[in-house]
Amino acid sequence: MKLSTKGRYGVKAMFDLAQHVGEGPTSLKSIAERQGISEHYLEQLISGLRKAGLVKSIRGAQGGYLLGREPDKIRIGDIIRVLEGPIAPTDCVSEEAPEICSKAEFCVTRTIWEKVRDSIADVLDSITLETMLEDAKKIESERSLYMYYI
Amino acid sequence: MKLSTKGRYGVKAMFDLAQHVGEGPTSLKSIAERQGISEHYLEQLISGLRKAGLVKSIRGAQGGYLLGREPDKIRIGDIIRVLEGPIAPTDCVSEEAPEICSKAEFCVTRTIWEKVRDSIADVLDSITLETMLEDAKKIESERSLYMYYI
DNA sequence: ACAAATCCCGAGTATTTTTATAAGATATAA
DNA sequence: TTATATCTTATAAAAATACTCGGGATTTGT
Repeated sequence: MKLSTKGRYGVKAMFDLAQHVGEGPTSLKSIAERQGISEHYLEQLISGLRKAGLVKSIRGAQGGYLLGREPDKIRIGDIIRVLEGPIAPTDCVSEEAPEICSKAEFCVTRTIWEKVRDSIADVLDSITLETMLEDAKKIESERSLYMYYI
Repeated sequence: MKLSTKGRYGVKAMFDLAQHVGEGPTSLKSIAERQGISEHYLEQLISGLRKAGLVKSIRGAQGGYLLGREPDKIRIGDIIRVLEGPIAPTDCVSEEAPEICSKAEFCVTRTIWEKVRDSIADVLDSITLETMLEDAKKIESERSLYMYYI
């Protein structure tokens, strides 16, 4: 039940882009450096995000990447689904094209995995990049408040 | 974000044992046959469950396995934790011994994984083998009702 | 006492997934 | 035209997964 680095790196990279909205294209290299991720590896991940329309690319010198839409229109679930595939604790309850199982109607374990799937999807779809930006702002202000009292 | 066969097979096997509570020990072979799992592989999984006290074993001819406690005292989360390890979408938010990360206090992605972890744990800890037995009974009665009207 | 049934344990292996690395092609700004 | 980027495809090491196998220990029934 672990997320792979694809999902984790992908969310980090998308959040990085969100933090630079309005500053023109951000190069992969700078994202990779800030987030501590292999640039070549990130390249593969962002390729999928681009095909899914979550980011836009601008080629050539001074090029880079931009968010495909406003931060409040990009849910973490959207990112995870592109990079890790449909949310599915088991194949038989995959969000898309669940593996057909002849015992599905009687299967009691199946209903458990459905609940797990839905609870994960609910969390991931309730958080957007905008939410993350707000959280980051909150943490930052709390932090400076804390520093003030020391 | 997939459960491995360990978790899935383990829950199946435990549910099978729950369905035979009060009938004396159930052999691994019969569980494996009913659930369509390799016997040797299941042996490895149940060994862990035994060490965790979730099942008791009786050796020798006519031996087999029994639930370690009442079905309503065994949560699906207990089974999953034994077979798949602590619930943790990422190492940095593992239920036990989370990997230390210097950026933890400022990390916004981390709070996402915490929410995911908690939502999974909530679901898995809210369902017991007893719950599953009740669900199975319900499905069975609905099924016979349906058959009646055909 | 013995055979059959059953649990117990450790080692070995094939497959798949993960996590990259690398080389070179293509596009664009300056 | 050169430097800076993205884009594409291929390769591969490392780790995890999902078994498989062989033999030993324990108990029951004959």
